[in-house]
Amino acid sequence: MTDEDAVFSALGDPTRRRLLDRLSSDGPMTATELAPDYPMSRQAVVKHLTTLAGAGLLVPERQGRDVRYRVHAEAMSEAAGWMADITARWDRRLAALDRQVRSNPQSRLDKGPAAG
Amino acid sequence: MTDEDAVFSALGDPTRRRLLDRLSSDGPMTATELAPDYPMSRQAVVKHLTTLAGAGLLVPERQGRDVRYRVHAEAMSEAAGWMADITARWDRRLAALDRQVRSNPQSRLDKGPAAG
DNA sequence: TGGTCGTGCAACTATTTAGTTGCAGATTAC
DNA sequence: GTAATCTGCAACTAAATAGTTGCACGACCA
Repeated sequence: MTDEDAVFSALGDPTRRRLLDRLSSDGPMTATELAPDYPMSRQAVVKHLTTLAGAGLLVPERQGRDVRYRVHAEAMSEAAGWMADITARWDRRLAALDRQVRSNPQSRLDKGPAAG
Repeated sequence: MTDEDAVFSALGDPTRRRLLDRLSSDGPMTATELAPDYPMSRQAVVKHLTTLAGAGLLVPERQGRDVRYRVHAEAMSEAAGWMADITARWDRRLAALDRQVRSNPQSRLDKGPAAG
């Protein structure tokens, strides 16, 4: 399923965006491996990874006593789809707005229903 | 300039995404006009609008005693650009990951440096 | 079997954030 | 001029979040 709110909220934190970037470029890693590169404890990193996993963006994979977090391709694609969608919607609306302003430059300065 | 952190953080809140959607579809509005449609006070809405404006996504425009918040096309395009960028990056990495997994299906289950 | 290492749980603190209310000051309308 | 209406500031509360530490349990290795 992957819930839009959870995804955008997860993406709202800069540390989590960095983590996601890292894992999508370097492949699956454990919290213990990641932690030294961040100015926080392993547990703090674990919490961020758990949040990302909760949003469906990562999948924890157990290997013996280790747990590697892997980017979840499907969820990432879905999230990317939302972003593209939102972007397109903005573009359309902005284009419409632009046309509107060009064709009637005064309209935005109107103060009332043309009281004449 | 418009700072990426501020934008993603602003987008992290569902109320703010709704506000942005609304303003980009219905055009500029005041906090007082918007507030009745949200389960919160005018002041709470003002705070959200201020946050969005702080991220550069909205521009407040004074008209007499009213202040209408207008979607800031340029900043929105820039943000859309980031999103498209991130999306593309994910896509590339995910594609690479996919290729890797297909060409060497065992690799992710390997537990050591290929002792065999 | 005992030592080492990694994960996971829990309790706790501090900061940020979402929300509230009350009120002052400016502007418009009558 | 006065009343109504809107913004903007400030103080405050409550809840969520980012971070910490300590410890127990399970897995690996010698």
